[in-house]
Amino acid sequence: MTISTQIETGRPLRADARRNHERILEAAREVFADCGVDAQMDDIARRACVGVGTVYRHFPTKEALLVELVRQKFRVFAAGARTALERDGEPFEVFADVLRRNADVCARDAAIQHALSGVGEHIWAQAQAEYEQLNALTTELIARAQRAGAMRPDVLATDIAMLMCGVSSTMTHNAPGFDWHRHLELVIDMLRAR
Amino acid sequence: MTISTQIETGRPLRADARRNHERILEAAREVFADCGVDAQMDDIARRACVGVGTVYRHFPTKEALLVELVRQKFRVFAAGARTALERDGEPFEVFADVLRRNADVCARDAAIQHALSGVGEHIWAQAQAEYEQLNALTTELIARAQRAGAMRPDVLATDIAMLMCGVSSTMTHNAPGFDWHRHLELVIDMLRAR
DNA sequence: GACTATAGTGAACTATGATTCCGCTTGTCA
DNA sequence: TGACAAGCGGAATCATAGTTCACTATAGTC
Repeated sequence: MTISTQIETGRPLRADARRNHERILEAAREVFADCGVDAQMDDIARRACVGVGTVYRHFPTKEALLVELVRQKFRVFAAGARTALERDGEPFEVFADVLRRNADVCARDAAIQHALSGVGEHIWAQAQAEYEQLNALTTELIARAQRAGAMRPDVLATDIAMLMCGVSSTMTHNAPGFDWHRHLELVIDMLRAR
Repeated sequence: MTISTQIETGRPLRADARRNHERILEAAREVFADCGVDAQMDDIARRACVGVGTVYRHFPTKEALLVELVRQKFRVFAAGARTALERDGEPFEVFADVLRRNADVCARDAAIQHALSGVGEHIWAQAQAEYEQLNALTTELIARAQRAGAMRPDVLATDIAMLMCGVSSTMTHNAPGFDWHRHLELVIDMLRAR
């Protein structure tokens, strides 16, 4: 029985288990960032100073671990969007800042890059709930900017998601002249109302 | 010694070898399209009605096979761009049609999708020459549209490449509401001069 | 301090799929 | 048509990396 199943049954985790759970997630983030998504479970275990068995006690498969990381990241994005909605300021600029911040996060996280690049569909699929939450918030941010007349009226939240998939997928291959910072600014500007 | 090395030495291929070379590429295209890039070499061999050994005689590794497919596709794109440059008509529309046509090709080719999604960097890297050729032609197409005042003046060829990476990467994951046709039209429209 | 359920360990197991290799077949050419 | 180099076939091999499991350690509790 993995610990995640146990969490669902409600029994509280032992202190060391709670500590390791965090440690493993943290290690996974780091290792994936360094070696990409096909980093090995053994590496993650080593980095977390834990046996592989322990990793498997907490996450039944490598994919489950990846999914958890992606979920967390979507939650981070959602939190950023919520903060932005509370802030006042020119709605389009607020929105643009959210995009910039999210792109920066993606640049440092191979797990999310993998989910966004077409290859990780099934992972994305398992983060549905979090994605939809994020999508709702994005819709709201967009609506504001559109109401203010600052954003093209035909942009949907899915367009933003798809554009970010693109930006993120160009981060990993460094073909000559590929500068995602510059490209992102172009994309942002293209979203402005004419 | 693989046949590709032999081609380099100049000796002509035996008739059956020439036939099989084509057959294998064709089969690879089909199998990759059906099963994605992690289709198996055995499957490709079977589809080509050939032993695995033969596949390996023609392409030393699976990656080499993938690279060849990507190269070919870049050449197809380049050919399309050349035709477009000869056509007369409103330059922006000519350009937009090239994008639409290329996107359609991508939608049916897992190898190119893989290369474009960040995961296949190294494959992309081995198709440098073809990519650069394509890039030069894209630059010319863009320049025309910009001279005609129909396209944003700050768009570079790499932006187009990056946008297409994005569109292509969204083709594979079918998250709810992801409609790449619609999205592509938005992207095209965003490229118009204001 | 003893007891026990919970958690951790890592060597061994397994599955998968790429690649090799060698005996056999076939195109080519004199 | 015979010789032989070029090609082919596919079972066997190898490598990789995810996953398991029998055993040990330890947090929590009385």
